Amino acid sequence: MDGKLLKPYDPKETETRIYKLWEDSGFFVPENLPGDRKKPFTIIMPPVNANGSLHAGHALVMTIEDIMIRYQRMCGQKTLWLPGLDHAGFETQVVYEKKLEKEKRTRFEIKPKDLYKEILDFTLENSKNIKSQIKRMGASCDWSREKFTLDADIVKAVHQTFKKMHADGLIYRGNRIVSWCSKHQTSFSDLEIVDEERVDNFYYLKYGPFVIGTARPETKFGDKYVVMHPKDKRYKEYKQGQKIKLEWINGPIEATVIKDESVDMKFGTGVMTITPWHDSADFEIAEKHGLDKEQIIDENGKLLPIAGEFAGEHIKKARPRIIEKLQKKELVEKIDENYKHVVRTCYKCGTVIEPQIKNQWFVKMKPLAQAALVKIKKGEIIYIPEHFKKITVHWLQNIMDWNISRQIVWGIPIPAWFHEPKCIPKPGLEKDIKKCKEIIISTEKPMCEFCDAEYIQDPDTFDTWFSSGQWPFVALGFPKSEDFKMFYPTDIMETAGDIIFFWVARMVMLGLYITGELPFKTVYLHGMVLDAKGQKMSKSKGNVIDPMIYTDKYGADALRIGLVVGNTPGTSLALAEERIRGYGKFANKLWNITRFVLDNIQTSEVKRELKEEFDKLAEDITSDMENFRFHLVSDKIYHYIWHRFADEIIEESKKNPEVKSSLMYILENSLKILHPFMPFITEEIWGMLPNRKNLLIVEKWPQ
RNA sequence: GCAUCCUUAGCUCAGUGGUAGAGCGUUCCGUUCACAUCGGAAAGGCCGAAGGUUCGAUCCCUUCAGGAUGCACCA
Repeated sequence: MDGKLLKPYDPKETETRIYKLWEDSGFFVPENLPGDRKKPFTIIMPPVNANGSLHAGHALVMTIEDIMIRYQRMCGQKTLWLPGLDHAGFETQVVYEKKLEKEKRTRFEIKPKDLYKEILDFTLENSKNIKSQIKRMGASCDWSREKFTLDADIVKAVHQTFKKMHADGLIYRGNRIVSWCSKHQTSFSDLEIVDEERVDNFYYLKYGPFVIGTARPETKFGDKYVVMHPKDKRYKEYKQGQKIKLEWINGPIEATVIKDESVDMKFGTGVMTITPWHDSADFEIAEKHGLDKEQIIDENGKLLPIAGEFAGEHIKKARPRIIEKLQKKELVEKIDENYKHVVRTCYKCGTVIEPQIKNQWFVKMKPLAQAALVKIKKGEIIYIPEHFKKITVHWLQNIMDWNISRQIVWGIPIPAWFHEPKCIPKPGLEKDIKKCKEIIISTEKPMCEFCDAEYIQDPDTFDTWFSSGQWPFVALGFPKSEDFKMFYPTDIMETAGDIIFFWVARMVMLGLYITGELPFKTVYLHGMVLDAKGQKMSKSKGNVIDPMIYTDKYGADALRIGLVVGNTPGTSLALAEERIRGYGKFANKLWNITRFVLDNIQTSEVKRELKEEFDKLAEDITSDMENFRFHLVSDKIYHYIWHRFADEIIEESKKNPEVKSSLMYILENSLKILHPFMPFITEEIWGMLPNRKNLLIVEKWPQ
């Protein structure tokens, strides 16, 4: 017997050594796998944020994907699991800004180029840490193919996509209302906004002959249109376009009556004034009727000169003062102090979003969504759990255009160039001066053909999800690489359910649009990992579980199986330490089972009933594996090994030699089934069994 | 308002068209040589409520209640 077995199982020492053994074997690389493997099986790892360390959710990703990959590898597929790191655009910039804050610096004082370099260094430094933690989890991914979302070839491919979409009319630049965070000084897409229920004051203000309701009096300075429903009998005497002179916050103004069906007659008084620059619904009305739009609040949340005496004040401070003034002028009819409404806030800092009109790049989503919907409705993507299909369809059917411009430096630059305003024609080209193009989409700095003006690159960067949305094909080297031909479309996209819109749906649309094929056949979505009490982990609550603490204490194997047993796809899991500790005991149990079996090796003949029983279990488990029921497989093999194999069969074998001779068969095959779940200890034990030629990682899955 | 999910043992959750399962916890017993990071045993549930389909429902359908999440609108 191996001397190691006399000691208790030591996961920490074993796991580091075994990972190295696998890496040295080269079996993470599909081309190195034994046998003639033609059928590829591909998973693209969701690129991990390189701005911190591995959290419990990552641990779950690594576990589930590794289970899939190891199972398919054992089944003889040419398996590729492609690892990646994410620059994570805004997310990382926020993390870095917090770091700057601690150092009493701010990003607004640093030159964009220098800031970019600083964040890049920070990210590259962090990524070393992240990578070693991914390895610690046992992830059998092909490190030789590792990609970073800012790699030159990735950036190039993303630029090509932008260019093509622009040429196809799917991308436009427009002065449209966007969601603006005055703290982070950037705009967002609709997904980066969190609705928050609040109770605020609701003010009824006298506006000439009308009473208008508002929760935001500070936006009202420029309001010169008064809108009502065309069928509202209360206001039938007022006609579209009618001018009314009235006294307002800073003196007399002239208001214009607008009739529009979007007004809810039952809300408030049924009359409202509009602020098109700072409200998306008002913006729509203004667009429809061709009305003026005026900016009232600047990008820092301060009032502009239109506010008169309030100019320069922050809206938060100005609001009570404005009301005070209105009260003095007897323009406040009443105040409802219990107005419940939803406020849109920045998902990172909670700052109230101030809609602003800005000139940005937008993706026209309807055509992309339509094409994706056709495929999804036909069932060409399998969603696990199934109901995510309905959620996706619902979202795609109600999709809005996507603002992809971000006013941050940390991201992929937008390959758009703006013509300088000054225009001195080149000699002899005076006539052609009007042909100067305002915007040129190009990866290189363009020169103007007709004048000597320069082109300045758009200072904005892409929403990180615009590039992530192309990840499956760009990570595989689209368009020309061998890998793309071999491994695309990929087999499974496994990721967190809460980024189904941010990421999954967009990958479907962009993958289909660029490559003509869906980027993956199956979407597997896992739920959130919660703390032991079932609460969401957050830094502010201080209940964040560092998975690396558990791998140190109980081994990565114990953490892995603890994350999987009973954890059905899509539902969240409360991660309790006792749970992991329990599976640590299981590893030890398996260790002792091995000790007994190796001490008692007799013949390798298997008792027929025992073989049949095991093979039936293996068959059942294989069917579960094929259907992604890992939560059941892990439970079944755990119980078989502990409560059937150890408790009953081994006990029986002490009395019955025929049973004893069967033990090796059962151990061997149990190790194979358990391997995807607990790869380290199974590989370690496998190496101790007599006459092993292969590593367990490339052994054949039991029939 | 629209959508999705959940409601099963003290806790956390699996599961199945044929009178319920696990882990942890609890109680009791046990250290004869694979294992005290253990073994053996026990207690504990009209499977949210009401209807319907069925020979039979915890499971399928409808309604309701409670909880969670997502999306939209709110002047």
